[in-house]
Amino acid sequence: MESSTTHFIVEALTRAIVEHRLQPGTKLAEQKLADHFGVSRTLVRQALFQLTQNRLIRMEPARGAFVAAPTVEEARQVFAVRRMLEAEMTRGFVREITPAKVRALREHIAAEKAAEDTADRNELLGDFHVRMAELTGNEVLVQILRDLVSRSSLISLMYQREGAARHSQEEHVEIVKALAAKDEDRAVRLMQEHLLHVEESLAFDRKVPTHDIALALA
Amino acid sequence: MESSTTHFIVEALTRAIVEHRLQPGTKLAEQKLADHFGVSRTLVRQALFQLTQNRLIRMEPARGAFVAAPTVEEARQVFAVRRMLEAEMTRGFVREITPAKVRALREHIAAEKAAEDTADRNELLGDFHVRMAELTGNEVLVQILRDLVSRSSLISLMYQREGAARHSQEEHVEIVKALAAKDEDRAVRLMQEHLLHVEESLAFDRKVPTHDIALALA
DNA sequence: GTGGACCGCAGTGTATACACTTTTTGGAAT
DNA sequence: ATTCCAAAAAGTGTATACACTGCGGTCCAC
Repeated sequence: MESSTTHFIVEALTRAIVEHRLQPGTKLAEQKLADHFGVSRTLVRQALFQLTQNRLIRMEPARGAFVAAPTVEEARQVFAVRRMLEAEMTRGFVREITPAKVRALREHIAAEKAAEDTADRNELLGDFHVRMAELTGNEVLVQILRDLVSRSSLISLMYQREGAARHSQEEHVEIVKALAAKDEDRAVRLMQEHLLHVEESLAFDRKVPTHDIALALA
Repeated sequence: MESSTTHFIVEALTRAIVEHRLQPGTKLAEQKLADHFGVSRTLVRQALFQLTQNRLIRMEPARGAFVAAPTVEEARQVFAVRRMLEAEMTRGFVREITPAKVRALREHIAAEKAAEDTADRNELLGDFHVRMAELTGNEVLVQILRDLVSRSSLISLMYQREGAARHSQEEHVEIVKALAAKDEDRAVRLMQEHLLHVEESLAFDRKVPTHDIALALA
């Protein structure tokens, strides 16, 4: 490795899942993917295994791979970890802030605003958090956060109420303001509240189609 | 999947690496591993790919797999993330503490003490942190922390000074005391300081054999 | 003796083959 | 029409085959 063919397949599937072109529960048949990408099952399987690791898909013995359908419990845990991690990330961010970093975040926010009513919007809202991690220069953090944000995206698809998280964008603006003002405590608090709001905007009580039903509908 | 054969190989290799029976830089030839485990290269490769994901090994195109040799930079980043994550984990731990949890941690500490001069000692010291995560009941957190602790173990092997981290065990005791007293701020501070001490006990300036040199010596 | 091209070996990268399991389908009995 | 069973189809799990790359050694030129 790193056979970049496998990497390509992983990226393609990740995007498809995160951008909701593949619904939770959808079966990912190896041969079909292999045909689609023009490779053998070998490479597809490698890609699927990688996706299993960051929980974007689930594999059942002898049954195959399915786009993950996070449970309520798992969803809560993902957000709990994000709050832990991102609160402290925000604190560290303020402590080593530079004008260039603020500028980068403002640019991202502008992109978010520009994508207001497009399909990319949700993806960009998640990327804001990854972008912050990238600006800290901590690759380990970036990697972890990228996975968590991807999973959050799946969670949103399953549980998000219509029109909820509409305020995410505004909250990003407020957070960046606090960062720019080097108001550490406020920035941290805003970030925590922001993540809480996102979690609260989820309808965990909603009847989610079971795995098999979702499959049947596909 | 989850072909438990692959899982077995992953576990075996992980233990071997974390317990330092396999040195950083060691080449992991696929056929040799396959012979050793009595399976085909297919399963070995699956296992190696998984280990690549949590950075315990590194794979170079057409050259093979090697036990990872974290750089100084990577080491610092791993500890930075651990401080972020574990500080907040500790805070959450205090808020939902129960006598049973305290007991579990005390038992772990007893095990640490019992293994004072054995080879298992370092492993147990790392497990303390994973154990705490497990007691929070957040599986997502457990998974992430397990990976970070594993990587820390590799880092220790490469950079730890002799006799350093001798105080880890005592610091664990102090942390548990603060937890039991529900002294949130103190517990968090102790945990942060503890992780800082561990990082400081590393000799980052030490001349570490480069990857290839280590290979040559093996 | 030293440097460089060439050849062979060992090992990785991908595809394919085959065994086994699950799912689907078709039909017979009720 | 419905249920049940069997057989075929489809799909996964593992092993093997084969092509290709990188490395080491040998031989030759100088």
